[in-house]
Amino acid sequence: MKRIQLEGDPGCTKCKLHRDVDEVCEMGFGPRNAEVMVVSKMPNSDTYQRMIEDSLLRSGLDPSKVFYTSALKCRNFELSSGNAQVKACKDYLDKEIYEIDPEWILSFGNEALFATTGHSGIMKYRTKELEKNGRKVIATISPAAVHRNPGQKTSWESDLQFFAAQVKGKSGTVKFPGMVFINTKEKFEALKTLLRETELLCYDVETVGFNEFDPQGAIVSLSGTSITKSGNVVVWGLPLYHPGSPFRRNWRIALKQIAKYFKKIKKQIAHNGKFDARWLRRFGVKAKVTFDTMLACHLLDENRLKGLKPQVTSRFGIPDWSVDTDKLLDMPIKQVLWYNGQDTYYDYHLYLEIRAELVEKRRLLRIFKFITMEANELLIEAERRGIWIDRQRLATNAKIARDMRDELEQQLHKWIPEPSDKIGWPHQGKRAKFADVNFNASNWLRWWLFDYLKLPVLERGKPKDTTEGELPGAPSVKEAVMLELKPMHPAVKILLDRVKWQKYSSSFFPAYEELADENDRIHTTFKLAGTVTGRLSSAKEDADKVRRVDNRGVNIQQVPRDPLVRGLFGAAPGFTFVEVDFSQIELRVVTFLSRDRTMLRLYRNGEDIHLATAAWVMGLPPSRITKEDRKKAKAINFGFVYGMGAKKFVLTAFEKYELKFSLDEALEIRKLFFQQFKGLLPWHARQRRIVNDHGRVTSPIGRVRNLPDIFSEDWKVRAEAERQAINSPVQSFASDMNLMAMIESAKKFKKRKIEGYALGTVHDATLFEIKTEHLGIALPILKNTFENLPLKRNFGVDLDVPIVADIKVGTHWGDAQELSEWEINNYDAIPF
DNA sequence: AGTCAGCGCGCG
DNA sequence: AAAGCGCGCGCTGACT
Repeated sequence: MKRIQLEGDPGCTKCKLHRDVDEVCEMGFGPRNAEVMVVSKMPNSDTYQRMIEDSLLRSGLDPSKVFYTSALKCRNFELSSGNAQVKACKDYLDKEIYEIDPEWILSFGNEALFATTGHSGIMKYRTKELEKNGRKVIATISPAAVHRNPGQKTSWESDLQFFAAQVKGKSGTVKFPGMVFINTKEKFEALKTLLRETELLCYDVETVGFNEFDPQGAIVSLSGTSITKSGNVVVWGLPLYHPGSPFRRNWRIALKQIAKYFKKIKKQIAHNGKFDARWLRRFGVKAKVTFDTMLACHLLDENRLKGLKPQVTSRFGIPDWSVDTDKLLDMPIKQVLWYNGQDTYYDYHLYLEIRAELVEKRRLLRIFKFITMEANELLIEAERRGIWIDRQRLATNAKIARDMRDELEQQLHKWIPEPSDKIGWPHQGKRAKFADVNFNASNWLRWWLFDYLKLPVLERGKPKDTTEGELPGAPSVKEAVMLELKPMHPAVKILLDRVKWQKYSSSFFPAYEELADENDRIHTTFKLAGTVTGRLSSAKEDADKVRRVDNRGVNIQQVPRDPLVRGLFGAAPGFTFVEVDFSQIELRVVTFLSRDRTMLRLYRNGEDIHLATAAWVMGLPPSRITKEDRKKAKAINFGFVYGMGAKKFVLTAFEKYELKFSLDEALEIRKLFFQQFKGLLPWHARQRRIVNDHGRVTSPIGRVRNLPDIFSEDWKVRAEAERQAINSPVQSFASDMNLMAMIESAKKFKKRKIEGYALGTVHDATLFEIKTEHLGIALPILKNTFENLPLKRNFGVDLDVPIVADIKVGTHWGDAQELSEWEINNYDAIPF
């Protein structure tokens, strides 16, 4: 095939790039009649060209039939360049697109995306089907990004597979067979019969409203793919609250009528089914999730995109079928159902594929069965239940925070000029944000501190790249800098104190006020697939679906420890708030994995490692160590255990505790630390070897962390992967133990008919709300359960380091008191 | 008017 | 010749 190259303009001076390149205006190359055009940021290096051609070939496309070109025609990898240069270069690329006239364009990286579609934001537009002048454009990240972070390789290749499947017009082996619209009374009756015969159901709901407790909340439609006992596959869609639905006026009744059939279906599958189950349960259908495809996908590969769409498009080559779910009520009901139904049908095929993968990987299957799906059920109920918040305290404390902030700001005005003297005051921006004093606005702050108060500029941010050249970065106002400035001006201390009250007043308190429901309970969302280590994450309600500016959220895992805030949450009347905490769980896991003899001895003797570290750092006997000192030691322990260097230690010691260490002192402390615990460095070395050999590490129960970045050519990226290889199994195992503790406690509560419910977890702690008169039986059960998990029975793991759980009890979280072992076992005998 | 990255800070 | 890990939210400032 003949390769052609169009004529560029070697004399081009439209942007700065021409000044520093060997060849100005290097045009693309490839066959004239190419069906596919590949656009990179700039002409590819040999490495990237090879990488692209290899991957195209593996995806089933012929690389020699592709036209390769770039958004920028001047090749210089050192110079920074962005959309400004892309704009200057646009005419040349447009000429090529016009002449070659490809049907498909594959854009690599944000600049190429911008050049070919005008959109910016590669992570958002990645693998979306885009169009430009009748040509189909698909964008993904650049080979340079993949080369730097090989961890991206899998998802990059799956993007290319998707692209190839599109070009070949192959919709893969999975074809949507069409569906039944349940739009008459007769069909509704037939649906009941179908559900009665359904053995396996993949289901999905479409909803409107903030959450299921929102008075405006409603289920727009419910769809399913039913596999019947005789093996028939039927896709169906039931219109509910949608204006075009025949059941619009009595959609709740319609749902209740199918509830009893739904309940009996043995296998109930969904993608992120916690969401669907919450909505269905709210309206009377006790939907289960026996297999969640999203959670399974995440367990199998924590680095891959876990959404149904990316999973299905890359696995089966199906183009994105999604609609704008913000406008569900405005589109025809059949369109909604068609979308809703496809979700369930593709999810069914995803289920078939990943179930097979899980069966191959037995240890992951056990985690999925014993932890993931069990925890999912408890979290559905925890999220539905919510956490009780003390409205009265909330009002009082919110006012305290606002007053404190206002008072501190008032004090600051002493050093702020009168409006008439606002010489050099930052002029009004587009949104008029600088028109007045604004301590949150970094530009205003810069003016005030560095121009008006004349404090020295100690650090600058990133230099800014403009079309005219590089400008120096803006003076930094970060905390570390402010701490240095503190002795120079009294305003700085006040400014630093203000930050906390501002955060309470802008972030925490308003969110709690807005989100408490009519029963004074706050509902959060827990994600079982929100972290790479298997920890839970907590987030604002349905964050990726609800895109409201004022959509405030509650993350129960980041409630400040300050009693003013933590003291707001508690137990409803008749119940007691209980927090069960694993004591130093990560360090105990480190002990288990590293086999360090000193640590083993300390824990087996019931001693406290943080205290021990504090004692030798301070040079004092353990009896004279304060709570504060122990906290500092905690930072030392965790830092060094997970590979922190002396330099970073100096930094965090100052930023967190205002302790000044010289680099030499830090080096000495670090050296002493590893002399004290001789088993740690050999354990680090072992983890490094494992990750270098296999590209992944596993936790004691078999949870996998894939770390393909270990194959990077950049030593910094490699070193990062090595530290992650050290930390991951520890964090993973500790968090799985916590989940197991929650699961086992719930089982025992159920068996003993104890009215006690898990409210959620905070990584190494679980929060409960327990009927007060049941505490006497419940507390010893909790202590015993947490300290004796069925690790041996479920996973064959012999944990030979003692595990200790602490229990705090109170009306409110913030003032819950820790109980002694005697108090736990004799709770009813404690005189109050 | 909406979107996004960067920063700072809340938590373990 | 260097090196803690894991999260989510609100705000600003820059951009479309």
